[in-house]
Amino acid sequence: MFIVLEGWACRYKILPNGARQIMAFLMPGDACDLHIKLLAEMDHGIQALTSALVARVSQGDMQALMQRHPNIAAAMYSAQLVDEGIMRAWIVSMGRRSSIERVAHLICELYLRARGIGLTYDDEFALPLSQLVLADALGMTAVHINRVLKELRLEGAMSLGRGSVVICDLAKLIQIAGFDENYLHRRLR
Amino acid sequence: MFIVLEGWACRYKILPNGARQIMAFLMPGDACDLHIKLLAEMDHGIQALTSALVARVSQGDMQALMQRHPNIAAAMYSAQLVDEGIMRAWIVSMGRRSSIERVAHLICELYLRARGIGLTYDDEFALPLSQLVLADALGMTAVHINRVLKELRLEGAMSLGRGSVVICDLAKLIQIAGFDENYLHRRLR
DNA sequence: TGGGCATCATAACAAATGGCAATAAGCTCA
DNA sequence: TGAGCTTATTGCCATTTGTTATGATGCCCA
Repeated sequence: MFIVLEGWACRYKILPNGARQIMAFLMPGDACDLHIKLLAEMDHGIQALTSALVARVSQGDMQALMQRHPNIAAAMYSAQLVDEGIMRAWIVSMGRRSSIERVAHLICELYLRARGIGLTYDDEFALPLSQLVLADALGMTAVHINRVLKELRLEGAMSLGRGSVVICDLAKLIQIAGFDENYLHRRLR
Repeated sequence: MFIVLEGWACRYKILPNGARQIMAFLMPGDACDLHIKLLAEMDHGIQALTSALVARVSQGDMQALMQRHPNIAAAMYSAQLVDEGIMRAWIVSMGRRSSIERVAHLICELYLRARGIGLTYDDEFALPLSQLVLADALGMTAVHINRVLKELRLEGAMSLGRGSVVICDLAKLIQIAGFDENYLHRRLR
């Protein structure tokens, strides 16, 4: 089992036609591969998106830790629930939100997650992901996400540039996204 | 905690604009609401799609059962992994598959799951879901799914009518879908 | 320092999908 | 059985998004 300590990673799948879909972003504090051993075969990959620092915890150590400290076990379980909630939110985004709503929603999610781990400075946070990566996460093309980012900038909601996001008007961004923060189990403001 | 014994249900979310997105289908044998108590608030709903028979198991009974029978605990855990795999597959479908590929992929998934619980007859199985429901699961409109179903019928891959699906050419359906069965932990054929 | 890359930005056009409308078909219930 | 409803089917047009191409910008490293 692995835990990201610094940097960004993602879960992704490459389809037969070569397209990539990113299914999750992993930020510092996120764990992955809990289940690799149990899966007959892994149907997707995990990849670092920046240089990253990762901790490896053996299955045995993990189990011992969780038995000795029930609150750690509870935290792992809770993190698991949050991850599922995020996946469900992504399904909703992909299915029923327009491209601008999708982008806004993802930025809301990432901003909150970054804030939860102390990675924001006021209304700004580092987002070292290329537009291509964002496109592959949101099920759109790099060209189109560029159009959408321009629109969000012109509307004064947010702007992304040189590896960091500035949230210009959080309320507007939330409203565009139709963002409902409950699923992250964290509070906005 | 609830277990579906007969019929179909779904997890869904209604967005501010009134659109519905279905995030999962629940078939006989599927459990849900394991986590309702732990979530501050539920950010989505669960709904029966046909008349259904459901068993309720109290949290206490469940824990006792899982402690007494580790193989049941393992089965629950494994089912959980499959559910996550399905969610990831849905994200991939919504993000990077065309509408016809998405429909084919969902039908492959449902056919396999139905077969796993003995609900198929040869290459046919009951699918008592309206095209509107399928559309809300696949992130498309009912009109468009109708066009796609017609195309799949004309191609001789499958046909859906009167509440049941006939798989005319499984290999072709799998090929259209780009279906990779690993994630269900079951084998095709 | 400057060549070579990756990324970003934008335009013009093409394709996929949505929206609306009209009709047909099937189902439920009095 | 037939009225009234939901669901399915189809056509036409609008909109969103993808595709391809081109140039600009910035960055890394020889």
